[in-house]
Amino acid sequence: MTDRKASEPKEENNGNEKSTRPSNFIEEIIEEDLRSGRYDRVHTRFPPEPNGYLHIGHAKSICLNFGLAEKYGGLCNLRFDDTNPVKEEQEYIDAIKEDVRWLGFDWGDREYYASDYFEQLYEWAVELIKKGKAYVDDLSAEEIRQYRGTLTEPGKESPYRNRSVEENLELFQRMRAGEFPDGSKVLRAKIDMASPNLNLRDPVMYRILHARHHRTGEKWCIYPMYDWAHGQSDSIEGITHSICTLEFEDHRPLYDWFLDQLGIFHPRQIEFARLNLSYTVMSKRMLNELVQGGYVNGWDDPRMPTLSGLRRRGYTPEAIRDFCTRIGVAKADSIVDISLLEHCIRDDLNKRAPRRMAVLRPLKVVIVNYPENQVEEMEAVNNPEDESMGTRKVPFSRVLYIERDDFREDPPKKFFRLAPGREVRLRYAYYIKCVDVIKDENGEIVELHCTYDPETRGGWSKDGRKVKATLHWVSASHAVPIEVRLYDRLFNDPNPAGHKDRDFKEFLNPESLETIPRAWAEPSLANARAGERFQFERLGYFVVDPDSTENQLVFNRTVPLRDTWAKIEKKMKGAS
RNA sequence: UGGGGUGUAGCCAAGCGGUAAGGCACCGGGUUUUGGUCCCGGCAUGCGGAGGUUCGAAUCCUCCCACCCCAGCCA
Repeated sequence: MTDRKASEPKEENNGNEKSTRPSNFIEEIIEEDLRSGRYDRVHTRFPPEPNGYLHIGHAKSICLNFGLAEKYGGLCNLRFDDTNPVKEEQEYIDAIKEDVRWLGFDWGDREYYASDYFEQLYEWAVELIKKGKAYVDDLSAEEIRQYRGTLTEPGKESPYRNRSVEENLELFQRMRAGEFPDGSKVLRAKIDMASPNLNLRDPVMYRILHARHHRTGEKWCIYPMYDWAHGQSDSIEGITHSICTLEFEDHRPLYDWFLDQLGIFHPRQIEFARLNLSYTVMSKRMLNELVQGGYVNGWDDPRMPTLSGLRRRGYTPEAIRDFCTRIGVAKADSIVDISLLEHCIRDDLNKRAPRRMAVLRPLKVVIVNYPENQVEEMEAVNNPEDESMGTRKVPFSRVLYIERDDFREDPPKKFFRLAPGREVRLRYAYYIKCVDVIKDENGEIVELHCTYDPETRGGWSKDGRKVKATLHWVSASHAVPIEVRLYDRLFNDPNPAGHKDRDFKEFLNPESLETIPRAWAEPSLANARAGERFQFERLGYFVVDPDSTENQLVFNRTVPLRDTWAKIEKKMKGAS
């Protein structure tokens, strides 16, 4: 073995160094920065604006930022980018913190707010004014827009651009003092009105807003713009790598300009492509519209791609984190197929969720040769993937419910569940054979008569006789009634926001929620608690909704099991 | 008709001059007391297009095309 080792090609990363290959372009940049000495540590930040709830797109950013810090032995801050008091609220701050924590990340005591830096930002603005790099402009918003020029034509300079330093200093001080009404003046950086990059055409640094801020109250009536606040906040916190989404690429020259003018610690901004998911929308504006318009029941509606919605839907933090690592990080705009997310949650829950039996659309079955008042406790495995999860007892008796879908009076080809004269296995119980089909006056099947084979207790037969199907069931007199909410994709279209002339709401899936007010579950489920997840055998993964009460359990379907039969059936229908 | 980006399979995504990883989806087959899981196999003579450099190009050069972002006192 040792000589074989000697003959193998040399590993670059042997020794005590962690053998971590960069797994995306950001890690490559970071490793190069570490190697070159540009930075001697890694410090990132997740900087949400508290104006909405976090969604799975944010999860990508959270996993990236906290993940990078962890991988390189650094730190990641949580920083609220709260520079716009008219849009931001404490409610969002609380929700965001809860979601980040739930996802599994810890910012320690590094909970920061851009608003903590307002005083420092003000002083730096004064410094820029003194250097002749910023000025107070009296132009109206409309005029500023006109003076800015267009994509193809340069802008022109404001008539107020060349005020003296003294005048600018005085005016800016009076802006802060509240002497001017909203919109009457702004502080602008003096850069280049002819720059092909519009962000450099004298960007606004401060606007006057006589609004109460959720944290600073009435202290300020001038508020910094994103560009002026963000980089400087990064610098104050000693952020080395400031990771943001693609649309800020054009802002990077401005990010760098401010830092260079001030001569302060200079973090590096790196941009990556935000996450898009098929069959949903990811913009805060649209999500907010769904909530406000009552198209869903709040930010945590289980159909929402918000973290609170996914949580209520039954998604685990582990599955979401797994998803975030599987999608990768790159700069190409993309729409990830939602089936990957579904795969991640199934993969996680398959290993962890205890199995139970529940019948959603009951069909009554009477075992005609089973003793009238007899009850047997059948032993059932809690999770075939994990023996340590043990077994439980499930009561069996003469009258049962099975799934209506599991019986066909006239079975199509490849349907090998129950049918007249056919024998199937009831999971963990007995083989039963259908001997009679009872219908009502409308011809609707209301009940099945079956016989059972006492020699097949537990679901085995001594003679080695095979049955092709195994059905789940509950004992009618023992089952507990439950409400079940079946969730499906919120939209019918893979890219609802991608249609130029159509509103995304036109693509809402009218069947995204189907409520089954009365389904039946095996009795062991009776004391399930909100948040507990189960696999209902052969159906899918379900979680107990917080709407549950003492006498009414409510289950949300997280995701159905893969369903090969449904696929076959669909194909056969399509063929005929 | 300015500037900044991006194009590798149906969807993501590796690749960094030596002959196209991986995952999801999909299609076969095996195991199975969940038509689940698991296992095995298939799935780009091809990397937006056209030229060029090279013994050799997804990787380098040139031109072209497509798509995304930017004209908030939003972030």
